[in-house]
Amino acid sequence: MSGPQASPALSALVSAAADAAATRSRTAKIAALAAVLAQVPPAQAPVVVGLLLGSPVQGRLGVGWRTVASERPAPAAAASLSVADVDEAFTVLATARGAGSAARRTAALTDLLGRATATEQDFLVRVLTGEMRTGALAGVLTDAIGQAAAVPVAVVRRAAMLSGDLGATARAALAGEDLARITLTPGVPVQPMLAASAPSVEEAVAALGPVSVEYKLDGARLQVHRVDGVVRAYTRSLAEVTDRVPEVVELVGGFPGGDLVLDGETLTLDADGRARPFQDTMSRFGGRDTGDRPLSVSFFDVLYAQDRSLVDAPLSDRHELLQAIVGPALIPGALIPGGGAVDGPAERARAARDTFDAALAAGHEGVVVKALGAPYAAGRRGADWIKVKPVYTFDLVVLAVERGSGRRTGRLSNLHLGARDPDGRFGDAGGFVMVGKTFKGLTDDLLRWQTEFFPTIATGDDGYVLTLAPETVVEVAIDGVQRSSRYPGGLALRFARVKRYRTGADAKPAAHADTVDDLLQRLPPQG
DNA sequence: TTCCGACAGTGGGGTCGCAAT
DNA sequence: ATTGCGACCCCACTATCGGAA
Repeated sequence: MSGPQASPALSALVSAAADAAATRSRTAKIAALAAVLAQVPPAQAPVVVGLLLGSPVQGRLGVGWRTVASERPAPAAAASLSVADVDEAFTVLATARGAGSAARRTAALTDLLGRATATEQDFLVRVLTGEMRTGALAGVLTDAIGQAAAVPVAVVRRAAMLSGDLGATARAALAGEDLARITLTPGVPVQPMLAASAPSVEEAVAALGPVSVEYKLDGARLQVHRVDGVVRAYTRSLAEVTDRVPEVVELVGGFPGGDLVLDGETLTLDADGRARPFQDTMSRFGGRDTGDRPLSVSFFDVLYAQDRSLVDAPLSDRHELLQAIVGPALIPGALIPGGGAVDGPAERARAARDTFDAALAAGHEGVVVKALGAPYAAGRRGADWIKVKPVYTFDLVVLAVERGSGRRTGRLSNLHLGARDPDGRFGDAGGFVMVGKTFKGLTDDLLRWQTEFFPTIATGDDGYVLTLAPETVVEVAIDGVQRSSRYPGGLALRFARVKRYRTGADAKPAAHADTVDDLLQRLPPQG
């Protein structure tokens, strides 16, 4: 029978995932996944974890929703696939390159799915599209790994965050290695610490005591490692982007001291030092061409220096060290003490507000307020860092609504939003121009209401989208407006979410909705 | 008993590279 | 040269579970 080195049957994984999906109880999900993980040979753990997370170890496979929708052969009658079989097929997908690669990928995919049973096909399609819908991703799986290996979950979590790799952590745990010995290591990217959010700097400051208030730059997160003088850079999701940021490599290469791990943000600036729109940063950062348009970088944290990990040191200590290392590349901000007689709540709030105003005046997104006593909580969105950004609201008209998917199946979900175009400058669309969509901010009550109401004012239905008489006004919050080639007005909403419907006591007629010009005032200077 | 931290899910905007057309 | 797909940068918000208070 199957020895310890044999590859687990795919069907065992599929049925564990089905068990996890079938219950809402997290402890039951954990138990279901732990049971199957306990049977996995340690060497296969990264592959298994990759499958359960819907992010295979091979990385980008070049197969997405569209491809799997068109390539579904008849399922096999009986289960025969092992985890290793799937892993091999995924490697073929991942390594197909050049002319004819699409055909070779299609062939490999068809072959794999043809050897899978119907339930295995469903599982593999979810893996390939990254939509597991088991209610058990990294958080729950971390608990399951701890349970399967009889290791405290806190130890597993810390190892996973500091190694940036849950699969490797699972392998080590199942192999009986001492996870407590895993520490932050220069050259090994670590899960970045994230920030919660608050509506105002006053609230953020009140929640934290002594704080650092730092500019929030509208660029891409960058984690930079220097090992024996060699510099590498990683994104927030830990993808390596060293070759895209030569200016950062050069800058960090010149910093004093030995091995380093720094946390910061990169973006493009105007000639006069003003922040460029995020789209411009991505145009440079997202591609291979590093020609003109230099990237600027600012650092706000140091996780390793002077031959030791600093993740457990308070932010105040890390700041002191950071300042000495990066000098002018330090992110702008202010330190605001707390607790003393001379720095009452009103003074502290005013100082924080000043920094917030200065950040906006310089074209930045807002601020991040950070507790000075807090350690670097890798991979956590804790309460020790709180971001504050301005929010703008507009009254827009619902032009159409899409049918929802997943847990929103059977509900009308995603709204098409229009701004008023009284002069018909942007085409003849009944006096309104579509400027974006949103599905956010909708409670179950609101989803139920709009599912009942919108069909009563529908003017068309293509099976997916109901077009509506433009008469329902909804108050939408956004972070800003960006230029768009998709929408006829040349602008699109950024991070739109519903605040409330302007119906009933709040009623507002569509004729009084906000206009394209109202939105255009929020479009940043394009330079 | 109530509260709240952490998680998963549901999708939004744009950008690029790449292969096919 | 253009188009469509996939990957990935930014992201908000609600519902839910289960441990903390």
